[in-house]
Amino acid sequence: MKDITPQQQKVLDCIQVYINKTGFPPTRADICRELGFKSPNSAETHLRALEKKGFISIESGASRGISINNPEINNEGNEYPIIGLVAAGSPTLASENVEKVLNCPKGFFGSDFDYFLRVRGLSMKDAGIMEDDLLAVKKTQEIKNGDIVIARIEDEVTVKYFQRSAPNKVHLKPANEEFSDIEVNLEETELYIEGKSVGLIREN
Amino acid sequence: MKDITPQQQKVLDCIQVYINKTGFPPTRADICRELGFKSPNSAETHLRALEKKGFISIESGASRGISINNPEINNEGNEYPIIGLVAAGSPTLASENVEKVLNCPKGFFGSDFDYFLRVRGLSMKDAGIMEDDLLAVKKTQEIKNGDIVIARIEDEVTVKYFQRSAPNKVHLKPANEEFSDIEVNLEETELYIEGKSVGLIREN
DNA sequence: CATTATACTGTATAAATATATAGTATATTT
DNA sequence: AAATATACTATATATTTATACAGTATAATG
Repeated sequence: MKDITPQQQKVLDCIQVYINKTGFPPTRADICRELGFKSPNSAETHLRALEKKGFISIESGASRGISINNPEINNEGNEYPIIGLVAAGSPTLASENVEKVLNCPKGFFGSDFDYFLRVRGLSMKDAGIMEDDLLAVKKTQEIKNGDIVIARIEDEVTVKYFQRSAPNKVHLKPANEEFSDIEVNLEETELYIEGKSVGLIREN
Repeated sequence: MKDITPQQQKVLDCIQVYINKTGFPPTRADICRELGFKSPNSAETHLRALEKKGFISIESGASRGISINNPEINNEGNEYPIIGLVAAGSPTLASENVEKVLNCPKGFFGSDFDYFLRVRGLSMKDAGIMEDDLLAVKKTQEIKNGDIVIARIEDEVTVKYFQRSAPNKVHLKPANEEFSDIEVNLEETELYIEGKSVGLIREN
């Protein structure tokens, strides 16, 4: 799939929005109306460019014969479990911990992820993470300083900013003045990183 | 929704299959070809019957202007536009404002919604709404005190808590000490509520 | 028994639509 | 310097398409 230009992206979005709104694709004239073009050929040439680059298919001769080529039609495997953040113990995927499952498109947060974690407490309030929010958690050990991690110290699970201050020292920083830093000396205390946050969902 | 006849069901199925296959609805002639009719009017009368019974909608004058009315079964993804919060002017769905579109299951936030709004500024920081977050916005005028609304005062659009303090007085409250309340006297100033927030997505 | 809904064929046509052709202009690549 | 891609306007037209009108026939409804 070749590069799309900003203008072609606009046309592609316009088609998607039109289909979303009406249930059927737009005509050349419809696209002109939406985007302010004055000639149907403006739409036509953009459509031909989008077709050439593989973003859409055009059925020749048919009216409104535009279809968007969705490469990730893979609708399978996008049920993700919601896991309650239990103060003690690892947030395992064992079914007793699964609140419910949520349907979510793959790559919704740019990155892959493994489960949703239901947030308890306000220790990450200033990072915009509130009680009952759902954190999209990716199980990984690739952690950079500043990442929001799901960390387990012995049997306690928390969500915090990750900061490695020395080879054997890690700071787990809350985003709330009322909570204090946790300083972990890796030689004394066992720290396990369950994963990191790659996104957030809040249901009002 | 009235009863559907077997023949009308066949036509309805044919439309759905055609859309699944091609990405756009069939013409009368297409339906005739699929079902072996010899006159376009055969399709036409079935379509009119299906429309009358509420199974489909037909956009008059438009080619292929058929859309199927079954929002419930659709647990597949839907495309929602992401609209940039422009300081001035209404956040319209006009395509020039559409940043991109996001696939999101219907009823993802419990409630229906119409578009995503890209948040600018930190005026709702203490409500956990941060810069660049996506607010799921439902276009509605049914607002309760305490709702997070997308409000337009003359030409300025903001996200705030809504509080009606008197029949003609509305307070728009930020969730950040550094910002101050906006008091709107409805007799003097025009206040338009674009909608309310029903959910939030953050992409890290 | 008249009326209405269903289920078709067959023909005609105005309007909708895709699409070609002829231009203009700018930026990028070869 | 020439070729190519992008990004448009403007006009024309053959084809596609919705849709009306004229029939035929059967079953259900009141």
